Amino acid sequence: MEWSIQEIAKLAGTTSRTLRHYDETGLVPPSRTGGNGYRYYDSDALVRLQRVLLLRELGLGIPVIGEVLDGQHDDVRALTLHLAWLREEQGRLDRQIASVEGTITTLKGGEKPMAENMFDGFDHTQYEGEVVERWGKDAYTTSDSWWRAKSADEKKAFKEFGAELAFDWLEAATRGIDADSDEAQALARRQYDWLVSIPGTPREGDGLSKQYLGWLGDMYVTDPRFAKNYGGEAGATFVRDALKVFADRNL
Amino acid sequence: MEWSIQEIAKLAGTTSRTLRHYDETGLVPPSRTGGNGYRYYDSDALVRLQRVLLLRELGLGIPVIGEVLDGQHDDVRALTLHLAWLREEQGRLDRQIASVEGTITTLKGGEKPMAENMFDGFDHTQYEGEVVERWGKDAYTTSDSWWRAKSADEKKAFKEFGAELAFDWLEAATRGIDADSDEAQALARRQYDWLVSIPGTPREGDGLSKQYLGWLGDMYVTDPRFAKNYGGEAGATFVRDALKVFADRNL
DNA sequence: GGTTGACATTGACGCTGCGTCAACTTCTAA
DNA sequence: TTAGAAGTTGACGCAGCGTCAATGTCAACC
Repeated sequence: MEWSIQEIAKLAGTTSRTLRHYDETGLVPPSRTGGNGYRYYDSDALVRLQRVLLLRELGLGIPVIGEVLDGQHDDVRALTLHLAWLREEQGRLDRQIASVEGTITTLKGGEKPMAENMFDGFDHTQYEGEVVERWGKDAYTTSDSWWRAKSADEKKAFKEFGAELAFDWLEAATRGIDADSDEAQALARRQYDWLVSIPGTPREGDGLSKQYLGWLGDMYVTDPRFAKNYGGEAGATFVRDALKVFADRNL
Repeated sequence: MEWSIQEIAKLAGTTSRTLRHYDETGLVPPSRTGGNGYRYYDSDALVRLQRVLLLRELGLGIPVIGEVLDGQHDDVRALTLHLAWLREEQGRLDRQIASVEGTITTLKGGEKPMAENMFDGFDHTQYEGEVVERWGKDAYTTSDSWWRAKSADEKKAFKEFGAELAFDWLEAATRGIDADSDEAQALARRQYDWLVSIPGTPREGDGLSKQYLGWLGDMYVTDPRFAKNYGGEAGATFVRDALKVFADRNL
């Protein structure tokens, strides 16, 4: 018994296009090809096709299926590996769902325009939790209301300032200069002044809290959301080190 | 302030390729293009880019992000819609994981070669649960051992017979003939004889159980794993109806 | 035998979101 | 000024098919 491509597609519950794809990739070649180029399949091909479709429903990729069917890989092992990958995906999805839910409630709660990233640890929609927990509710609400009172132009200017600073950090980091060099320390001072200009940042005596500066530097490195603004972990480490030297010398 | 494509990519924690992609799609065009074709971005573009990246991390697609940023769609609504889609994906993943786990334990448990689909409700790895629950453990074990005792050639022949039968059902269904026509009834008889030839199928008097035949027909329609072997729900319905007429007339 | 129209089959292009890469510029140090 | 490093560009690739224009096949009709 032999079937045309349509017929076997219906028998197996798939489409002729899929069959042609499986032929192109060599996964399920037709048992015979007519003189006109038409593909014909026998029952062996049908059995193979059905095994392929079953594995596909489980989510395995085509190359893996090919190796399993040709006996190059143990099926249980392939499925176990695949299961691990599925679990990772599940975790990713769970985290993503949580993020989306959090963003939605944040957007609904305040009238804040979305995602006001300030290039720093003061993004109010993103870092509220950490700031409140470590430095008290005042630290958050003070800088939050200060930020909200700004006009659009002022916000933009502030952001631009932050961006330029971040850019200079990046540029300095890629040149590989030392954290205690004059240049790095000049950058640290700019960063310090910038932070001081923000109401709500924890103080100590006449300046910023030394502890706060250290904590912030650590956050830059450990939290990817910060780190990416300073060129990833490498760049962020440079910033943290420079800030630490600055704090030791000046605070 | 103005940055090159590399610089803004690092500032935002992404790659220059992504930037060019966002330019092509119109999502984040550069603020200026040099005479040499180089792209340059200002702080407005940077802000826009960061909003895009934030939404991308939440999993939204590029077209949707574009509509949200241009104010054509409410952001909360877009996120809520996206959340629904994420939950669907989550469900899909959960089911897939369960399937893979089930398949693994089945494969580990018995020495059965994987996925011996018989084109019918007797696939031992797939339908054991339903058969045992409805028709008792004997029905399953009897046909299971009968099947296992077969040689590879015999199995193949049996499968081929089933495939031909399924094919003829399909072909008859697409022609739109009646379930009580002679032709359909001839097919029903072939199906009946085929089922009778399998030990373990529930009996009643000198033939197959009428109830069993009805149950099987219903399964063909309601269970997608069966239905797809008979051309989806439409084809399976035809088979079920023909079997029902056959049962009424002959059992 | 030739023609028409319905239905099949084929390969090519499209899609998502970029990674990778050959070819070409620009910038820097000597 | 020139060699070399670093940056930039558009083109191709990828996973797994859906969709589609062009062509092929086949039964029916003239």
